[in-house]
Formats: sequence, C-alpha cells, structure tokens
Amino acid sequence: MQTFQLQIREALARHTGLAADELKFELPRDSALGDLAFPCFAVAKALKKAPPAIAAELAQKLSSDLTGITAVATGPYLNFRIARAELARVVVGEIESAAARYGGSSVGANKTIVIDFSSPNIAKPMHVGHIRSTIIGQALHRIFTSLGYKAVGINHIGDWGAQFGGLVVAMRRWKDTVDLETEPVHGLLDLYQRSKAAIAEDPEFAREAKEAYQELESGREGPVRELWRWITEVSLRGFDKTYKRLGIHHDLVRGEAFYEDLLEPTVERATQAGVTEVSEGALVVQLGAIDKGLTETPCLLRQSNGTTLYATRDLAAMFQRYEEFHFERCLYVVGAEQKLHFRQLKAVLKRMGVEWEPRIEHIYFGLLLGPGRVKLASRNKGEVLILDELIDDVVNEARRVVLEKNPAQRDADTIAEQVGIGAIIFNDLKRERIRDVVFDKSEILSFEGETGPYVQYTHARLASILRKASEAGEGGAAPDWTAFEEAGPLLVALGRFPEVVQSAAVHAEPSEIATYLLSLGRDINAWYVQNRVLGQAPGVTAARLALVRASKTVIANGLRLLGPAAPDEM
RNA sequence: GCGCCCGUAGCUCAGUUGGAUAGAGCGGCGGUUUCCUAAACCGCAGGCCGUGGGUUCAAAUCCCGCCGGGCGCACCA
Repeated sequence: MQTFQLQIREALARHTGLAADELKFELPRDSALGDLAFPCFAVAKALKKAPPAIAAELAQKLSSDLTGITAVATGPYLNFRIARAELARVVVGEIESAAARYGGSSVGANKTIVIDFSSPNIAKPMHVGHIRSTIIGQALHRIFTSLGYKAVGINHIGDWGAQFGGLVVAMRRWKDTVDLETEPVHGLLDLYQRSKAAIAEDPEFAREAKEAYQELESGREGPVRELWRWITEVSLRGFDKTYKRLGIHHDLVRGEAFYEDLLEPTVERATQAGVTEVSEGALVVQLGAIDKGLTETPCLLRQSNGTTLYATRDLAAMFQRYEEFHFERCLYVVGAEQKLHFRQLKAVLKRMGVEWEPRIEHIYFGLLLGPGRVKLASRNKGEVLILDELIDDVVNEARRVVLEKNPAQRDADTIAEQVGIGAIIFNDLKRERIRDVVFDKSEILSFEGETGPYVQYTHARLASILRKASEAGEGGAAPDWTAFEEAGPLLVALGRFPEVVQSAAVHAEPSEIATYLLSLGRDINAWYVQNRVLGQAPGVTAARLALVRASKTVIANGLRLLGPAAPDEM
C-alpha cells in the first residue's frame, strides 16, 4: 500500500516543486471518487493558482507519470485510483507475507513503554469498576508490543493502608465464622466490611486495628505481617482466575508495599530539590507557579501526623520506574476522576526539574455507568457488581445463543466463552476512552451490530469459506486478479491497517482499532455477499480466496491486539 | 465558586488533528435464504453538528462568551 502512496507522492513533488513529505493526503469522502485524494488548497498559495485549475493541470501531467494509477481532477481535488488488479495483488501479497505480523512494525525497537494498569485492591473481589483499566491497559500492552516496543505491564495492586489493620484484627476474631476455603476473597470482603463497622463502633477494636497497622508498617516479621502476606496471596490467586479468562497478563505485580522503602528517600529527594514547605503542619509542594490551576491544591507528601500518602507512593514509583526502565513513555491507565492527582504529580516533577516528566502520561478514561447513566462502581456503597459474576452471565447468554444459532455445535462451551468475553472486551474498547461507558447488559447480550461478536462472526464466516474451499479442493489455480472491481473499499481498508495500529499507539487509543474493525467487517460482508468465492472460474476463485484469507488475517490480527478471540466457527 | 472534560439522527457513537453532498449501529418501516453460517446483507425515513460571536479561501473540528450535563477541588486511595 505504501508503494502506491510513495509513487504518487514523488510524482506530485516533481510537478509542484514541493517537498514530498509535506504533501498531505486523505481518503476521498466517497470511495467511488478514488482510493486516495490530494486536496489542492494547501498548494494553491505556493503555486499562485486556483485549486481547481491546479487539480486539472496536475491530473494532466501526472497521467503519463504514473503506472497503474489514474489521476482525476474533481473540482479542487485530485483523486487517485489504483488499478484494482494491481491494488489487490500488492495488498494481498503484503498481508500474505507478513501474516500474523501484518499491522506491526519495528518502530519501537529498543524502546521501553511502562504501562500501569488494572491495579485492584486486595481483600476484595474485582468488581466491574476495574474492568476498564484492565482491558484498555492490556490492549495497549499488545499494541505496543506488536510495534516492537518492550512493554512492561505493571499491576500496582492496593496492598497497603490502614484498612489492613482492621482486616488483621477481624481475621483474629472472626476467622472461623466465614468461608475462607472455597472463595477466600469473598470471605475476606465480608471480614473487611465487618471490620469497618467495628472500627466505627468499638473503640477497643479500633485501637487494636491501629496497633496492627503500626506493626505492619514497622516492617517487622511476625504474625501480623504473615497474615497480611496470606491475604495478598489469596487475593492475587483470585484475581488470576479472572485475568486468565480475560487474557490479562502483567509483567510485574508490584503492590504499594513494594515502594515502602522508597518513601523516605523520595521525600528527601523533593526536599533536597528545595520544592517542599510546611503548610498547616503538612509537608507540601506548592504548584501554583507551574500550573495556575493548581494554586489552591498543593501536593501533599506527608500528613501533619507524619505519615505519607498516595501521592508520595506514586511519586516514589515514578522515580523507581524511570531508574529501572528509562522508559520512552510511562502510561497510567487510570480513571478520569484522578486527573488532578496526576496533574499534581507531573507538576511536582516539573518543579523538581525532572527532564523526563513529559514521558509520564495519564491515560484516563470515562466512568462505567449502569443503565440510566447511574454510577455503577462507587467504592463507598456496599453493592458491588462482581466481575466474575458479570462474565458468567454474559457467557451463559452467549452459550444459549450459540446453541440456538448452531444446534449442532459440539464445542459450544469454548465458543460461548470466546463470544461472551469478546462482547465484554469489545464493548469497553469500541468508543473513545474519555467517554463514559454505559454498561447496558441487554445491549452487550444482543451480539448484533457494532459488537465484538459481529467482528468475530465475520471472521468465522471467512474461515468457513476457506474450510469449504479446501474440502472441495478449490483455489489451486493461478490467481486472476482482474475480478476485483467491487473490492476497492475493502482493499484500501486492508492496506490501511498498519497506519491504524500506529495511530492507536500514538494516541494510546485502542478504540481506533475497534472502529476500524467494525468498518472493515462491513466492507468484507458487503463484498462477499455480492461476490461468491467458490465455484467460479479457477483463477477467479483462487484470487477471491486469497482476498478472503487476507481479510481473515487482518481481522484476526486486529482482534488479537484488542483481546477477543478470533474463532473459526460460531 | 475554581479547574478539567463532554454536547453530532429518537438512543449510543464515528468523523482521518481545518477540506468534497456530515457517516455507522440500535430502534422504526420495507426487502434478501433451492446460493460459501440471516450473529449477515440491501433499501427508506430521520441532522440549525447545544447556542451566539470570531479567525480562515474553507469550521462539527481552532479561539472567546453563554447554556446544559459530568468529574474533581491538601492531611482517603
């Protein structure tokens, strides 16, 4: 695909006298106009002529220069149309030779990207509120990896804080009243909730909890630390089950506790840099000079009672991560509610004169809302929608639909899992990150329209054609590339995939790939219902099969980057 | 009150960083199955791109004001 662009670009540069890499192209509004468009407005000034005149003139001049490409002036636009046979041969050839690597590149070679994502709190089951960071973060990890970056996914689990004092005491007292065997995390949640109530009502309990937390903080080995370690382990084991179903993998699991030893040195570092001051008894960094919007909200590094905070830990983590990885970018996939927090931290780094501060990016996303746009996952309310239960619901519905559509399906369980989870993941990634996601179960369960299952279904249909072709022994002839008049939009779309992946990485925006896949699916479906593949003249069948194979590869590659499986049957 | 984000079809959203007649899905209406899986495809209806100004040859897109909605606002994470 690049080769055509390059040829056009160079020819255009020759005739306009402008630098080749300055010329901007776009896709024509209507694919009937052409495959690539060059708006002549931008060069009108330099050439001192009216855009339509330039377009007409260039079309004239270029026609002799380009082979296999026709240039037509339509008003102020110069539209290029690549001969279908040539376009098909080249695009399909590129996809065939790159196969599973098509869409990827090596632009990121020798560069490291740190991605902080998912980061649930231990001692509680993962609820639906964790899903966005988890899914977006994992998709980014795969996207960057496919571009040759070394991606380091870090799970910054919440394993520290005063609440563990209460939990430890609750364990001591009520351990035997809950089931910590079958689903330990559910039992722990119960204990956690009871401990919160007890701290409020029972002074003795509160005192003991505080003592336990101090014991934990001291770093001393002993029963408290042992208990805390056990809680961490069973929680992580619980998370792992969910992660496995969703295809989530972290390179490092580092809880907040990991950074405990770095807190004092970090505070010291800030103090040495001369940016701290004491205000109302707390150690703060004033940020108004860096960012006017932060005048009234300095960053607190130490409370008036001497203890450190969330910000202190995150600041420590930033330094530690830079020193360990020398990252190109460090992405925090965290909800938009925490924008102020990251804005403050970046301002602190800036005040300290840290030159890599721009590499820290808060990749924020909108809220997860229930039907009626009500907030779903509020931490303060007891009602939490447990993620595993949601997944089970969707997978069960998927199984029902699989068997309804395809009663003979023997592998319904596997496919239901793929379709259900595909629906959940795709639902989260199909819109821009910033938008709130309305979690409408009936919409997710419909499996129709702009959904993961739509893309998966398209993939399964393509796989089915290939299966039938091989059963019938078709496709062995030399491909006849001339029968692609109607495949233009599809071919252009297939050729564009690498740019889409690249752009999704730059913007840290997986939705660009999701949107692309939906559009590609429409192109594919529209094409193959009109162009039967099997049973044509051998050369035509061979060429169409090659296009089917290429389309299937691109869908599979795109889905792999986002997370959903690409089943061969549904 | 201050800061940030959002406002495009009845609903949910795209719109290639300023370009052609603003596009999809859902919902509505009407079609397509002796034909590679109808989770699909085709057609019709549906728009003052919140609003008022400005910049520009050109604005849904950039700037300013206003209206409406959301999130956040030092000793929680």
